[in-house]
Amino acid sequence: MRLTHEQFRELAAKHGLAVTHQRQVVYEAVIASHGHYSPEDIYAAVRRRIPSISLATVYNNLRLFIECGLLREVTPHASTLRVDGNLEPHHHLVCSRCKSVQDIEGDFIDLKRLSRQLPVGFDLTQPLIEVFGLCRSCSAKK
Amino acid sequence: MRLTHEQFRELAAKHGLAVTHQRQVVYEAVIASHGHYSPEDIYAAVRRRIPSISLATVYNNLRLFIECGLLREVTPHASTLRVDGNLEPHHHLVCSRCKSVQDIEGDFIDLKRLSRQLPVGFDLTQPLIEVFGLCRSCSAKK
DNA sequence: CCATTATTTTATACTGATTATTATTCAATA
DNA sequence: TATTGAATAATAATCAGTATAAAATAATGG
Repeated sequence: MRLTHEQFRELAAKHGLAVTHQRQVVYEAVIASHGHYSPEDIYAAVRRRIPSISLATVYNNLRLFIECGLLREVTPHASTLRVDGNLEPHHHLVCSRCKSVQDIEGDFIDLKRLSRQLPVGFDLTQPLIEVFGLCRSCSAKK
Repeated sequence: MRLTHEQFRELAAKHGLAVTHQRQVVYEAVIASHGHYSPEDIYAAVRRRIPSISLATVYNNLRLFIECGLLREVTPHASTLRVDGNLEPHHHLVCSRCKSVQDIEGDFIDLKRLSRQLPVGFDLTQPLIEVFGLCRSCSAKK
């Protein structure tokens, strides 16, 4: 999937972003990668079309795209290790803004339906779930 | 909550770990922190009881505890940024071992129950869910 | 309880991911 | 087309985490 210059121009305008060649190519590389690749991977892909591009530009634009909601982050936790000593079954509420984690109880997963959707071989020993959103103080600020 | 030496000795024996003072104090610091603190935070807490402890020891023991299942990791993604250009509503299956992410469709969340459990002020604009387990190839290896 | 062996700890160097800085280039707008 | 503010490139700096090797400590068998 390759966007025309016009299509990307519209997309950028909608989100208040300047249209640059680098920006378009980075965005297209993410879309073409079909999700879940690292900035280094995307950098490598983009360099095939813009050999002079800088890794920092890739990072800058990925951050920007995430902030405007053009992309969604798949690694939405704090950037450092966190551990939990509570081994009782429970789930987590994670704030997409401040990365705070709180526990949530309750039986809101339909395990039967979930199992039906699981790909073959996926081992769901203990269905640990994380739900993302905005915590109280972050949604107040917004 | 402070474990007696005896209690910790049992816990360690059960998981095949040698009993050291450092190990006990690190574990207790995690439990006392009631989850969700960073290794640096835990290091700071432990230093109040063992000023000579090394940060590497904290990391070593946290990793070890996670591996034996004494603690659970709350940041279970790849250590680098991942983004997703698919903005359609969908959820993720994450492999706790290799950190791979795959999409999963389906309506397996009981939103009514979930909302009932949400703390006041938590903004669940788009209920994005991640389900953790072992992917096919990792569960085969095990 | 003592000696031996395996594991753990410490100190420090190192790697890899990401961000900051700054000079230069480019896009938007009049 | 000229101006101005934003974006890019190059590179240095930072930060989290890991590797290494020597010293200390725990487990084990007598």
